[in-house]
Amino acid sequence: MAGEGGSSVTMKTLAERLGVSVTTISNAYSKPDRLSPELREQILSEAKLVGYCGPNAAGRALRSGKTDVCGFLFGGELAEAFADPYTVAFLAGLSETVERFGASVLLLRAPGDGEQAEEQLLQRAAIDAIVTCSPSSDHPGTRALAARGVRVVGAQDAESGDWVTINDTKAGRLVGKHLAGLGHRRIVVIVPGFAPEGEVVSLPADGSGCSRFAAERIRGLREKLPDASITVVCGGWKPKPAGRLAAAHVLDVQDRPTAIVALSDALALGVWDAARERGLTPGRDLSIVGFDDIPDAGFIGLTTVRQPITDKGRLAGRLAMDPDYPQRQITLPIELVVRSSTGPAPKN
Amino acid sequence: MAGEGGSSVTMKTLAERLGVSVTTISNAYSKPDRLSPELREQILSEAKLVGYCGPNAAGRALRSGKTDVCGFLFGGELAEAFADPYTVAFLAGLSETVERFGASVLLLRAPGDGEQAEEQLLQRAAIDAIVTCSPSSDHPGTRALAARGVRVVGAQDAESGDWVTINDTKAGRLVGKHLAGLGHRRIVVIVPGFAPEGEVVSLPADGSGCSRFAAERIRGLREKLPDASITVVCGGWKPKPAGRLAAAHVLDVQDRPTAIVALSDALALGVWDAARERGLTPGRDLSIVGFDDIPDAGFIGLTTVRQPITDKGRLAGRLAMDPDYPQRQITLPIELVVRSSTGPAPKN
DNA sequence: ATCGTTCACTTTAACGATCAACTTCGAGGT
DNA sequence: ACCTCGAAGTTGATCGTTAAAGTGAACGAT
Repeated sequence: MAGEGGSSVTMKTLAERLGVSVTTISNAYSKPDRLSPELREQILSEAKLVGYCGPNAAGRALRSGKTDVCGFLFGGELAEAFADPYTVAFLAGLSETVERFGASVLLLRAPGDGEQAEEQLLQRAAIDAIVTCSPSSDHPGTRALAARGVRVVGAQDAESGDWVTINDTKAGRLVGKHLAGLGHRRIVVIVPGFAPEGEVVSLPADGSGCSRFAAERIRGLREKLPDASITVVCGGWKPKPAGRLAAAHVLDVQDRPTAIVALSDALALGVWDAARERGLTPGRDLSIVGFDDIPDAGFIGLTTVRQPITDKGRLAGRLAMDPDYPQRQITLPIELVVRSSTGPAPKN
Repeated sequence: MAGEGGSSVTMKTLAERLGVSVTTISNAYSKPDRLSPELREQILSEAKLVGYCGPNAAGRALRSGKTDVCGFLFGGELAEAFADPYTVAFLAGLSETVERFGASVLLLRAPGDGEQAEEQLLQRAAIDAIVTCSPSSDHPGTRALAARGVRVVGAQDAESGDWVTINDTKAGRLVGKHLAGLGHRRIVVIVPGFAPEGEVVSLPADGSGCSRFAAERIRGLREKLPDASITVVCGGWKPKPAGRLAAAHVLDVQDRPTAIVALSDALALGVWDAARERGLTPGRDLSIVGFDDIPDAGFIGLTTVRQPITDKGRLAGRLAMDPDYPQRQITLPIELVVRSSTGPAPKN
């Protein structure tokens, strides 16, 4: 009937058929109280008849500057985002709120250095606001967005602007205190980050060279473990393999650590595998601690620092969609959940 | 420096500052070979200087009709999509491919009957293509999109157009044959679908009243179990609770079934819980079968019909982004994975 | 009778970019 | 000297919508 490929029924079509102005058609959709109910009804039924399905998004966005889309920025391939339970839980909360505000979520990838194509994709995104999940909200691409008038909400590592985070130093302290109490003195911290494929990189133990949140957790940890030997290593971005690789690297030496602190549960899962592969029982031969408290953590008995992940997503969505929400910088509560993966340091 | 809230540096700004035409600026971004490299360099550096960050998405989309966005349509609240491992795995594949085509994924919710607001959101979405995950691609909203020129790819229950699916009848047969061989004759099928909150609905055993894919699986099942008593029930959309509720309903009667077939692993997980709550050991006292083979299925030992979920997402993305891909209707291979959740029917 | 208002629309002018069709200029072939 | 051709730009129209300002009629208040 109507169109075949790309039908071009526009407001103009309707306006001509009904003998009214285009603005009136527009109002029928966007400002129903500006025209008589009868006319509006007539317009809507004519629309159905000719197969007009509402204002064109591009035209609307161009003129009004609103897109009803909230971006979600992830610092890696999107496929990885879905492989990470933390991110999935966050997205659940985010999309719930965004949906409630009558908007949709656009998944975007943060461009790495020199990734032209990705950079363009991010800059060209038609969005009203963006929530940055793993990369810092001080990322250069993000700055450009902010300059363009896009509201930016950081959900990790934000230094300025709007954010929803946890107190990472405190999180580190919780773990430090717990491990100190169990007598651990040889500790390895595994952080997410860049490492050449298949290699493990050692980093300064003061947390420099790590992302901000990592540095703060390490700081908190060291505060409560002043006389412990703490090493920081990194096995890459992809959490589970990175955790496994890094753990393998530090477990296959003479003075192996008595505890491994992985900066996310997803990393810790990889550590877990590495431990089991070596016949080490978590909690007895090797203590393992994670962060986040993803569902699997409870399942396998991983000691971790819980944060309300889905709530974080919900709040981030709120800040993104509602410019009038009063509290623009939110710190969420955290809590140490002790399970079977930690125990007294084995004597050697 | 440049703008404060919504800076308005456009191509025109650049054109005037450099004394060239707007089209040339446009070409510098979209068609680099249409101008001299030197001029292009000059334009890009001036852009950086004044804080111009690439063509505005809305303007571009309006004029060219391209958005570089692929929609993902889910038939329920998006938060639920993230709670369902099947959907998450599918999204991982989808976004991987879409990303490779230089586009992004927009998460959309399929409007239910009479959901005005949602309907508008879907119709107004600025997308080039859309992949329909749980709702049928014959959904009314989807038809409207197709009329607008949006490429539609069905990833379940598609009857026409482009799709990527499995052979659901065959899937049903695989399960039917397996259960027949184990001597099961009293079987309950749990389907996803609408049920009043907290209630369990009985449906015709021929699969009518179910979604298409469910009807076909039931058909295949019955084919291999001609003399069995098969009952079909539904406990709602939210998989795990629905499975638990429906299973509870059919397990608390005198002649309880010896096998429960849940049409997704997520549903089966709920059945599992219901069984354990009643002291029934899956595989001994009650056989449980799922579909999909999500990661947790392997973990707990659920017998299921495996389908390559992530590949399905990848292919759906391919069809959505590449109109020239020759094969437009793809049936993926499936395979019965027998684990410990099924066993011989207990004699009674 | 006059004024101010409200109602229900219309008119005009963008929003930012891209496309199709031209121009200009110099190089190369015959 | 004449014609063709490609490279490198330009011009003008247009995509579909909405904001802002304007029109004319009806109505109540003064």
